[in-house]
Amino acid sequence: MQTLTEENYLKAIFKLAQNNLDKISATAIADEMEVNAASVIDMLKKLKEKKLISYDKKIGAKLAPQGNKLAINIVRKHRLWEVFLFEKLKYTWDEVHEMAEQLEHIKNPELADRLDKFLEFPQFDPHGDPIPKANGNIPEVSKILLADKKQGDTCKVVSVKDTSPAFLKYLNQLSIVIGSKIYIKEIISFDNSLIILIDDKECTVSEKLANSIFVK
Amino acid sequence: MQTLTEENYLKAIFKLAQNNLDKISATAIADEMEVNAASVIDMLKKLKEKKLISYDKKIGAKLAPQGNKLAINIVRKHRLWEVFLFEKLKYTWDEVHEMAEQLEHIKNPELADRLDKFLEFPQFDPHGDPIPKANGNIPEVSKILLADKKQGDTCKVVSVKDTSPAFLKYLNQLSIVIGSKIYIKEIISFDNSLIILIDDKECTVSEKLANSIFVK
DNA sequence: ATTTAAAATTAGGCTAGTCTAATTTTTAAA
DNA sequence: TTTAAAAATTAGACTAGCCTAATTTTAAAT
Ligand SMILES: [Mn+2]
Ligand SMILES: [Mn+2]
Ligand SMILES: [Mn+2]
Ligand SMILES: [Mn+2]
Repeated sequence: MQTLTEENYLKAIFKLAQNNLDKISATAIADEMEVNAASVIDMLKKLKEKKLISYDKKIGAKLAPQGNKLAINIVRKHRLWEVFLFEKLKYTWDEVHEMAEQLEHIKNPELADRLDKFLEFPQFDPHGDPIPKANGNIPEVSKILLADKKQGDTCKVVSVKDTSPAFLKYLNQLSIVIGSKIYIKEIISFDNSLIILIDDKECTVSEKLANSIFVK
Repeated sequence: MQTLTEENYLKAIFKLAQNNLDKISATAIADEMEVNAASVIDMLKKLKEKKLISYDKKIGAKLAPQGNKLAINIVRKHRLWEVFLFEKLKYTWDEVHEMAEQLEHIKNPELADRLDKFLEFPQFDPHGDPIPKANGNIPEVSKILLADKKQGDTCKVVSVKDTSPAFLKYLNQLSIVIGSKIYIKEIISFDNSLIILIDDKECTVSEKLANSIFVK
């Protein structure tokens, strides 16, 4: 049985692994989890001891099969709970992440599957992230950023890269939601800000914002 | 903000207070929480420091207004989550308590009210315990035990005193559920065991069982 | 090949919550 | 009232996770 903290480390390593970096270093984990690198080293030893990861300073941290399975289940629960909070309890997409951070640690072997069934097997969470299947498969999703698109392109918002309330509330303000149609009217070469039409309503957004939205 | 552990102590004190004992001693709390009395003394100091309780060895522990409010909210969340698990996720009544022990600590100011609304304002949890209202009021329920009834009496199961899986599974086996009609055919004077009709089906149960079921 | 910077690691210390093993009160019984 | 049991408390120690402040190792840049 893992502690809540161990689960959070596994999840962080899993998340970093998605970015296909050449290695997952202790400092990268420290940065992701907002803890000190010394704390990370301690925990990496512990997780290695439990055979949930491998770790070597040259190679970095890697999830072992058991650790990977655990991490995927945590992500699955996190995203299912987010759907629950959003769909059933009517929280907004900027409110659900914080609670899901707590709910993902609720222990019960059947919980994920029961929630999944109750929610009628949702494919994506409120931020557009794919929900791992019971067998561990994770549907592929677009990794194209709005910032990768060119002037004149039209695309559709599929997910957000950042789930901070500050960012999501700004998107609310701009009426950008999952599924919004975006037409790129102009890219300002000075600072790469974009003049776009969001479902036909014009507005200007920064390059930073365009780097935080995935589209297809 | 309280830690999960502090919340569990407040809840234990709240629970003991329901039994109208003359005082809530450190040992009673230790017994309820299955920890050592030395640990309890440490925590009582801390909770007193935070003005959540009063404590004096002669008078015992008492919830201060703020501590009482917190305790009721935890109980409210516990019971609402039990309803959710039972009604929506189709867990059995012997499975819900353990998960609710975890879920009751999920932090969000609106959570209890949103769950309450989603569940359509249930009055009782799957064990027949009353769910505190948003304002803190707790509906009164029968405190009459099956063991208090006499030969020839007919009554109805309103709640169970014990939520251990072992007990609840035994009740499943006997087909005793909340609402079951029980007729007391005979009380054996030798050991106070009871021959009863449960919704017209005859069986024999121990005094211990009769002391664990509330009826009206 | 040096020098410098970043990353990894170790050492030591802190808090929360737990324990065991005394010790001191308090209460109850003889 | 003396004695014995129960309850309360203190002292000291342990673990998990975290930190800061070195120190060591590795990688990069001159
Ligand atoms: Mn999230
Ligand atoms: Mn999400
Ligand atoms: Mn319960
Ligand atoms: Mn209950």
